[in-house]
Amino acid sequence: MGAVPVWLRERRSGVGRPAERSRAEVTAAAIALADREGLAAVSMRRVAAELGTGAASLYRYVDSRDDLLDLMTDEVAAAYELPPPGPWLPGLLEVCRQGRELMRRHAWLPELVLTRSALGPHGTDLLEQVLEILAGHPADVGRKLEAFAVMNALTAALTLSELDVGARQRQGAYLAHAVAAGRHPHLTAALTGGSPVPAPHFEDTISRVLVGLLGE
Amino acid sequence: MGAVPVWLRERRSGVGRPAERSRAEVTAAAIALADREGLAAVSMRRVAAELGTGAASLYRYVDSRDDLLDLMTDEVAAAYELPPPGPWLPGLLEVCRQGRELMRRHAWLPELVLTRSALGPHGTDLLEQVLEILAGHPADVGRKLEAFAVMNALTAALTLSELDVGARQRQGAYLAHAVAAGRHPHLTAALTGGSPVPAPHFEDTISRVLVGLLGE
DNA sequence: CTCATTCGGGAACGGTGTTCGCGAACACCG
DNA sequence: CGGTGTTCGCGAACACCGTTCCCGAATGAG
Repeated sequence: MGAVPVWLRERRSGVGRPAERSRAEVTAAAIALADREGLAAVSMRRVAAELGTGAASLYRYVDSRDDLLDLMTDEVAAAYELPPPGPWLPGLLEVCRQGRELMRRHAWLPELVLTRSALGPHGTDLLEQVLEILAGHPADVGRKLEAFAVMNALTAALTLSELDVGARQRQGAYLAHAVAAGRHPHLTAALTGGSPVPAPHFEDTISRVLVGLLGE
Repeated sequence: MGAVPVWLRERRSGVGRPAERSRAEVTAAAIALADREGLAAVSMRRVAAELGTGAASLYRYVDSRDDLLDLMTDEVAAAYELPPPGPWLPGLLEVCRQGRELMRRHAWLPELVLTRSALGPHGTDLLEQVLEILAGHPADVGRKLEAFAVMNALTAALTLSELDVGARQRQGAYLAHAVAAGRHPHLTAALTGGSPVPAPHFEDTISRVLVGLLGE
């Protein structure tokens, strides 16, 4: 054990006292809690309380908190409704659009996707679909797998900065200070040039990146 | 306060007992500790012990642990040695190449860059340089700023997965299982097709993404 | 009914970030 | 020199945290 992911350490069954809950129930409770109060609130004690049980009991279903986080991520990935076959670019864009939607619905997701890229059953299904969308594409396997990774990471990173208004405010505060200090001419020109900075749209950005990666 | 970043909450001075340490010293101790034992080891108590002092003392230099993490990130960004003026693509590639090198030297950096994108003085200098490199480029300001964000996020994400061998192993273990189960034809074809999957190189990937984003 | 086996979970261990408050150390002022 | 205002250092405490131990309870099999 150690190099073996959560999903392979399934519950054996048969003899003994039957469990009162399931891994899915624990995962759902954790997701509900994270949706309501953020990732930081997902502690073993809080999740257990959500289920009306004790913290130690959770370790019957999960080896560690990190395992639970992986389960949460993969569980959400079950909600992808994959697009019908068609040209690859619109197909991948739709996947990204849905990913962004999932992350907006679960504001804790981007952080998990970025810091622990764990492929569970649903994540694997998604990868399979992406490979199917790219089936006719001439790029080699390595590049396709990389496109998948870049898609996910970029969607998460862009959605995260989109959601984290606190960070944007602090950033703005410091940039304003830097401009006022006067030692950053290009930055000053960029930030004071006429209208408020036009923000590129998510789909446009992802689209350009994908085209750059996989060709027209 | 709250929307005001660490760097603007500078130490006022003059009267009173002089401080025995400096913010820079605290930051350096935290970086040394993180380099040696990882980000998880950077607790207020451990950093304080590194300096031979008590945990509570650190709060004279920093408002919270998160502030300290931001200081660490920005401090490392001081090490960029910016390329001489020239065509924009090689210039940006050099910036990314150096970013990757910094992240390999400080394995805790990618996580911080991905989850808390805080621009401090050195990060702002870097942004200024990137804007200078792009000074002659016809793209509008929004797209240039976005290119900066994408560059950073992608460099961090790629370097992180490069460094995190544990995750790659677990991933491999589960993918092997999925292939064995037989319900993922494209995935199976991709993973069993001839030689080991050819991994695209970092600079090539970043280059394609930048060209997609900013044009040839 | 016995028994191996599993589950539930209170209690405890060794951590964590942060706050409180007090004594000490200094710069300035009279 | 003696206050005095102000800051610094930091032990102690608070409210948590993840995880492990261990024992009693529950169960299905024989």
